[in-house]
Amino acid sequence: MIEINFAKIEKKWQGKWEKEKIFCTQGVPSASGKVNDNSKKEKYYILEMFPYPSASGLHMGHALNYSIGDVMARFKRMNGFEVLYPMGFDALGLPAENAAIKAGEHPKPFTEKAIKNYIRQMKELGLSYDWTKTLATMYPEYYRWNQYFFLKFLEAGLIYRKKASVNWCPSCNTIISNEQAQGGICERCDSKIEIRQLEGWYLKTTKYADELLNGLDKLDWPEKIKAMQKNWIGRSEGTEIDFEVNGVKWPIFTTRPDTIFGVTFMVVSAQHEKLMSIVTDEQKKEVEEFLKNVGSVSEKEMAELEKKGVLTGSYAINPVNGERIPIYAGNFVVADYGSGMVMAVPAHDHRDRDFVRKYNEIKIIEVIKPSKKGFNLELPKNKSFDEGYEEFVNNFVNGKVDGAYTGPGTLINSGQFNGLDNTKAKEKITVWLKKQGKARKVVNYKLRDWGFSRQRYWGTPIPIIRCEGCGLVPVPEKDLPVVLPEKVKFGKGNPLETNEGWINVKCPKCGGAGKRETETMDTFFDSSWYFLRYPDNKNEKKPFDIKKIKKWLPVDQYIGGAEHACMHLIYARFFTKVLRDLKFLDFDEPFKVLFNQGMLHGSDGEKMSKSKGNIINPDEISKKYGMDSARYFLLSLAAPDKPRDWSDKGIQGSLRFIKKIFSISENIKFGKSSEDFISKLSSTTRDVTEFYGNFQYRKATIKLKELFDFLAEQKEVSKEDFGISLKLLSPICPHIAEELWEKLGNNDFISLSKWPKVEKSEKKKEKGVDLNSKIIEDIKYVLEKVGTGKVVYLYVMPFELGKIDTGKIGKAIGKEVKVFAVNDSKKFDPEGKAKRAKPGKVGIYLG
RNA sequence: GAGGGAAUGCCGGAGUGGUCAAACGGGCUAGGUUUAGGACCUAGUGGUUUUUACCUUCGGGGGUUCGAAUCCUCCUUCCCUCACCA
Repeated sequence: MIEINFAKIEKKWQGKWEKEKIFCTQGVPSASGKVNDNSKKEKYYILEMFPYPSASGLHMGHALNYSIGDVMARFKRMNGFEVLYPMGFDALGLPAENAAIKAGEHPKPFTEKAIKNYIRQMKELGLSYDWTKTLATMYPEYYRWNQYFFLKFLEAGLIYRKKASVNWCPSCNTIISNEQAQGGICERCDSKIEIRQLEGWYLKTTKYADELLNGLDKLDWPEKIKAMQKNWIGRSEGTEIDFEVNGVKWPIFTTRPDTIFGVTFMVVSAQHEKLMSIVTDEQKKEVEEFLKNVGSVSEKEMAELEKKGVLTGSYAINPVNGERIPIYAGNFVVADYGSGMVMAVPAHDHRDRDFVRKYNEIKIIEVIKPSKKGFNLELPKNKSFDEGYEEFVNNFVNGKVDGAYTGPGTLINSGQFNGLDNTKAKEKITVWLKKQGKARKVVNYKLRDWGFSRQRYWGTPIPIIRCEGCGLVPVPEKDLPVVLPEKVKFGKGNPLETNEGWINVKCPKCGGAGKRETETMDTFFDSSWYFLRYPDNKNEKKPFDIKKIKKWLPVDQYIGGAEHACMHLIYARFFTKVLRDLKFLDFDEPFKVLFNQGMLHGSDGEKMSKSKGNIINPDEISKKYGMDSARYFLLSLAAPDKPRDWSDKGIQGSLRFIKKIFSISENIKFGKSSEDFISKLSSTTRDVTEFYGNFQYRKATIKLKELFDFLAEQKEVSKEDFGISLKLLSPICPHIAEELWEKLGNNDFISLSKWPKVEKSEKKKEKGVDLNSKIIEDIKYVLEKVGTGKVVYLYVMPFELGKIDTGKIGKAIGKEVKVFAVNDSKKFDPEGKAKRAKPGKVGIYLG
């Protein structure tokens, strides 16, 4: 049995690739002085979402992700494209800061070590990145442009400050993320979280909500991701109705203006900034007590909470009938959606009804009589629909049903609108109120403005100086970058506040004493434009040169996980649109095509994670089986967009396959290929080319397997054809393909060789000739069994109709022959013999 | 609650109107080879059997069609994402 020294082969080729700079775009000289001439090629920009460099290094899941992109990059390169395939690191961020502190190190060297390790591992995976184009967000050379864009956005009025609710830990004296504040308890010190209103920096993402939504239609993205973004942006059309609260107008957003006569109470969000202003003195104590127990600001937490509320003591006036409606403060209303207060209709909304069950002093008014059509509740099973329906409606309008009806119906108890269909009533009531100036049609979005400031150290400093006289003063462009100071103390609060020397600066406006903003940017700011930086990653004058952007952008193929559907992918689209409006770019969508890879699970079928101990380390796998076996195995497991389980046994099969290829190359006689092999090779080339092109790698591995199995049976094969077979294999198994390519006597790189030509369809040999003689045989058989008839009726597949030669058949059997297509409605077929017909076999009736 | 996806042998999964169900891999069984193990090679792996054949089967029910794993419809189960957005 062959023993292959994978480590040696892999090292050899990885070294050669790097030395000769063969994966670099135009203009990068290699060790031997050669420069790739790509000047006449079409560009192809392929990109994987850049990783956050974790100290534990890459695991097999990363290997899968990057192999998916690498295969495409290699395939495109061989197909004559100038490929830009870069890799960088999302180096800043909370996880790195926390991990470093835990390890007792400063985040900078800590992250640098991790990056170094990532790069080593990526090279060992055989990934064909252009390392001359790399970047890491932790260096001022990169993040100064975050600051630059911040200033530009600020100038354009897209950045502002506002107060928002945050989780505050009184003992740690800092803001806590939702993840760390589960159950309203601080993860670090177990003290109770308070909700505080704090000011922060916001980007007006909502300004682009409509465009972000509409732009989705143009994108070649998985439908799933588009749907997720659509939900996230969450456009909903409704009516804004003014209720009077303490003599002040308070607009309320609703999608159900048709139920306005059924409003029996209002609920204002417990997190609403104006809440205390409407709380009466008698209720103050109770509300304060209530607020203490609301828990965290996490919406997930909110969703799990029991609906609770407390009276504020204030009343709202219903504009349609002047009724006084009590206002509650509730834990289930979202503060920054609509106006933070909702009108509650317990008869026709589940949430409102749930609330009422606990506070039974609230009355319920039914204002919609359910209609039969579209009735959306379950009726008793032992009754007919009509009976059950009658009974339900009777009970419902009389207030005897404990539940909300949310389906369609006609209005009752609604003044002059009684008897109207409720969908029509929405419009009519809105118009009626609009005439009185009390309502208007509005569009609301779930998408919020993006709060991007963090009270953390390991991020881009926000370039602002606070001056007592001048207020918030932007750092002038010429003073950028504001470099993150290295000397800080980690522990309580924001580390940046511990470096006095850094904080105290002169105000750029008045020259007086100023202090630096100590908040840093969310790392999603970094990742919102990094794809624009790769093509011009060393530019010290500008974030990027427009000529290079014009050549390379937008990204032709973006690859990454579905977990980024709502955050990163929306922010990146938002940035692109803003930069377009600020005349930095002339396109408005960054990623034309998006591919979501599936997740790699451990052999236990669970998500790979340290705590489960099911992480597969590529270093070990490479040692045992060779990187190419691993790549082949990962890609052969399932379609790339489906999840798959790692299996130690499974990879053995791939190793066997690789060994087989080696043994073929050693044992086969080079000479002339057989006809069969030439035909097999050409059909494989056709299929594999198609499969690589649309990410159906799994199918490509199957075809390759068939090809080499077939090759193993051949007595001899031409060197050229063996070379072609290797080319087809090379995107998945680049190292061994290079090795065997060289053994074949080539002295160039298979990675840069031309992709084999696809022969146009050599369809299977025509069967038409055989069909007629087969029919004759069948007819003779039937004649013998059944007896005689004057006319022979044949029923054939529609697509075979043209192949039937009635003259020839008639002559052979000496009878009249009539042919019908099996789907011919006018055919003569008294015994249903058409059913007997199959492709290649006719139905026969003797009449 | 909303949206998306899925259900095929022992397992992972091909097949998305006919000529073709179960490719390809794993596992298992038998045989060969081997000092042994591993590796490798061959055959088998829904049922019947007269084995170049016939039947059964693609989560369940109904439908469209000459013909359905494939299209439509209802149901069941599972996975993912978002989730009290008024």
